This record gives sequence, structure tokens and C-alpha cells, in this order.
Amino acid sequence: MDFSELKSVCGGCTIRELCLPAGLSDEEVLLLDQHMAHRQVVKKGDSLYRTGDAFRSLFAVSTGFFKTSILHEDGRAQVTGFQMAGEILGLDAISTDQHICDAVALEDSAVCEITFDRFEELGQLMSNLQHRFNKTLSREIVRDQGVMLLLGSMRSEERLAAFLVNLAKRFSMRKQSGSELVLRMTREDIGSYLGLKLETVSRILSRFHDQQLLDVKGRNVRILDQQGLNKLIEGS
Amino acid sequence: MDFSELKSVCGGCTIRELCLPAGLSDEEVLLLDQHMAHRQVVKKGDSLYRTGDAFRSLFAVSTGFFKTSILHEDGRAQVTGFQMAGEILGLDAISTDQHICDAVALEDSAVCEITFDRFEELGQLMSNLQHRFNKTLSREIVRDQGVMLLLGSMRSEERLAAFLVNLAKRFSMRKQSGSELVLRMTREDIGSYLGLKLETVSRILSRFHDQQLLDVKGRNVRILDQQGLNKLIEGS
DNA sequence: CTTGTTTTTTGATCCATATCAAAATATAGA
DNA sequence: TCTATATTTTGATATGGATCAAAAAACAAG
Repeated sequence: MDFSELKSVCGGCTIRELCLPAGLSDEEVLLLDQHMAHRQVVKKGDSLYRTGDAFRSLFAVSTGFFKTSILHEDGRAQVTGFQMAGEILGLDAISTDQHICDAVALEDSAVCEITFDRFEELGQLMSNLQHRFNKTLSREIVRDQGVMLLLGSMRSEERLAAFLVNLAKRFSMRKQSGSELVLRMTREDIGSYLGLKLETVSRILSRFHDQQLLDVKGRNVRILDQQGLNKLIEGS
Repeated sequence: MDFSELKSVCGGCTIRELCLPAGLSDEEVLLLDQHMAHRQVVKKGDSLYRTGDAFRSLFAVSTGFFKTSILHEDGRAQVTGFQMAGEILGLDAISTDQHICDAVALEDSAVCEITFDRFEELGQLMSNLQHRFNKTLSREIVRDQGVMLLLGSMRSEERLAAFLVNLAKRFSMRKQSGSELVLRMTREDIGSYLGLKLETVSRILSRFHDQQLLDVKGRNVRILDQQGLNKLIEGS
């Protein structure tokens, strides 16, 4: 971790509506801004926090891309999510005051930090912020249950289609192309997240390519047939 | 839904420390009590709420046993959890103000209801309550990620062992036997939760029986070798 | 650019779990 | 109680994805 530190400025942030300040008035954002710790750079491959670290702060991804993963005692790891701009890291640690996963930057990234004690104080001051934060936590629960559905009852092709469609949606909400994806993670990361082996991920990407659903060139994926992918997810 | 209604009384509740009032002072519990809506009976097989229902209230399981399940459009269903006394139902609905799963009683049960608007007001009054509730939401995130680990990287025997050990732990926290389990759910429910088919669940239970890990008689399961199960989970 | 390392692709084979089927058992309703 | 229905067990077989293996491609460091 580390590094260059700049004052966070939610007020001027382009993704403010996708992040903690969502739905707050300008005055409220100002107050939040005053309590944000600082902005940190996290280099590709570095971790923002590791399993077992004491929990002090939440982090909002400002730019870049992260993965979170749990490590099972026997070495097995499970990727539990990928986070992009505006998404919050550290929510799982509130429960025990310890981080229960590793958060690793998959490209050079920046995060905005806010100490959780401060944040809870702010929540008492701004019922609006607290209300939104309740929703943020709940949204994470919904997301996780979506992954449970995926892992528990979808076949490999459906899982991968759902994964790609989800990524595309999140990119396009951020005004980035919703069809030209640059995958920041390895096939192994994708496989871990989807409960598949990396070879299976690779094979299915090739198959989707053959079926003209995608144009795959390494980590550059272009979605050619969004409809086709959606049909797959429904379990045709 | 519904049914006989009694005033909730957290103050005198035996599982108060496992439920929303956990960690509150007597005065605070009294205040919470005043805002609880009422106690409701839910008969076996009935649902407390269904997917799509408007979200108004959280429910704390008072007695009994529930399952929650998401239904995929094409009919497939995924059981996302089993809830027992003290556990909170409805957390996922905060995010969208709509329930995104069905909550069905697996035995005659009772729940304590609190409208979420009221609850949020209370949270503003009692920072302690809000703090605990943040932890409750976070704990649900941790639980869900545990299920992701289970579905994503454990083999069928490990999943079932983890499931049984988890159930046993939760029963024993409630002063019930941690070795004599009465499964309230069908093999199919267990299978859905664990991403397995009901036949697989049945076969593994039989295998555990043969290996003297369990004594299985229909839905009555006695854990004979807790250690053995734990060893399985570690992935021997 | 070159070299070593990591990641990705593709093929051949295997196996854990699904599927199909049918009997046995348990549960609920009359 | 008896009867109908739902659940569970067990067997036989099939299959989706894992595993093992090796070449190809991409990437990072000097």
C-alpha cells in the first residue's frame, strides 16, 4: 500500500452518483468531503488490504480495477468480486473489524479512503447518508446472492455469459463502452469467480467467438451479440 | 401471511443477544420495543413475503425456521439461506425497496416485525443500534461470501459437511443440541442451497452414515464425528 | 530487441456429479 | 385408521467440466 496522497474531492468527482455521495445534496457532499481521509494510489499487483488486517476504513474505488479474494486455509482461493470506479471496498470487514479478504489492484488504481468511525458519525449527522449506505450494504447482499444463483444453478456457458453481460453493463454505466471490454483479470481469476477452471473459461470464450457472440483477442473482448448472450443466460 | 398478533417484547426475549437488540442497554431495548410492530405467526409452508412484494419491514425470526430462495425466470430456483431464531429476514430488500426472494416457513414459526422507516429513525436516535445494524448487514455479506466459497471451490462432500457443521453451530449457539439436528428442509432444498442435486445429497448423507460420521434417519441427523467432518471441510 | 516468465489456447482423457429410473419410506389428509 | 402424495434412497448410466499435457502467445525485465 502506500503512496502519493491527495485530498479527496467528491464534489468534483465524475462518478459521484455511483459512489458514496449518491443522492446527497451539495451541502452534504461538502460535509462528506471534509471527512474523507485522502486519495491513495495503488499500483497494479499491490494489495489495498489483506485478510486479517485490522479494519479502519472503507475505500471507494476512484479509478482502476480491483479484485477481492478469500483464501481457504488449504491454499484454495476464491475470487469474490471485481470492483471498478465508484464501488466500495471493505464492507465485509465491518462485521468483525478485520478484513476477511484480500483486495488487489488489477491495474494502476486510486481509491478514496474514509475511516469508518468518521463515517458512522457522519451517518448520525446525515440520515440521508445513512439511508444510502444501508442501501449500499443491501446492494452488496443482492449482488452476492446473484453470484450464489450463478454458482449454484447455472451451467458454465451461462455463467460466463452472465459475467460478461454484467461487466459490460457496469462499464456502460460509467460511460465507457459497453461492448468493447478490456478484461483486467486473468482467465484464472474469472474461473475462480465463476467456479470454473481456467481452461474451461478459455474454451468457452473460444466457443463464443466461433458462435459469433464475441470477438476475443486475448483480454480484449468485443460483444457482438448481446441478445445472444442474454438468451444464453435465460437458459435456452 | 398472517395471523395472530402479539406485541413484541425484546426485553424478555431469550435470544435477544442473537437478534437486533444485541449489545443494547436496557433503556435502548425498551425504546426499540416500543417501535416494534407486532409478532406474527407464519404457518409451515406459508411465505412471509414473496419476490416482488413491496418492502416495508424487516422481520426477526422469533421461533421456527425459514428458507429464502430466488427464482430465476426459467423456473430454476436457488435457495439462498436458511434462517433460525434471532436471524433477520428482508435485508436484501433494502436495496431496491422490493423483496428479491421468497421467504417460506419450513415449520410453524413466529417473527417480530419492524417497519424499516421506523427502524432507520431509531438508528438516528441510537448510534449504538445503527452501529450494530451495520455489522448485521456486513455479517450477511460475509455469510454470502462464505457460500460463494463453498459453491465455487468445494467438492460435494465438503459442501455438505460444511453445511451440517454450520447448522450445528447455529443450533448450539441457541442452546439447542449441536449434535442432534432435525433438518427442517428437504434434500432438494439442501441440494439447491449447495448447488447439488437431491440424489447427490442423499447419497452423501448415506456415505457419511456408512463412514460413521453421522447417524442419519430421514431428517434426523446426529453428528457422530464432528472432527471428521471438520477434516473433510479443510479438504483432506 | 532478446530472454525468461506468465498466461492462454487446444487436445486427449478422466471422473465427480447429473440424469434417468424405480422401489422404499414418510407425511398429510380424509 | 387408510390412502394419496411427497420425499428419500439406491442403482445404472451419461456427461459437463476437470485434469493432464504441451504448444502458442503475450508480457515484463534487462
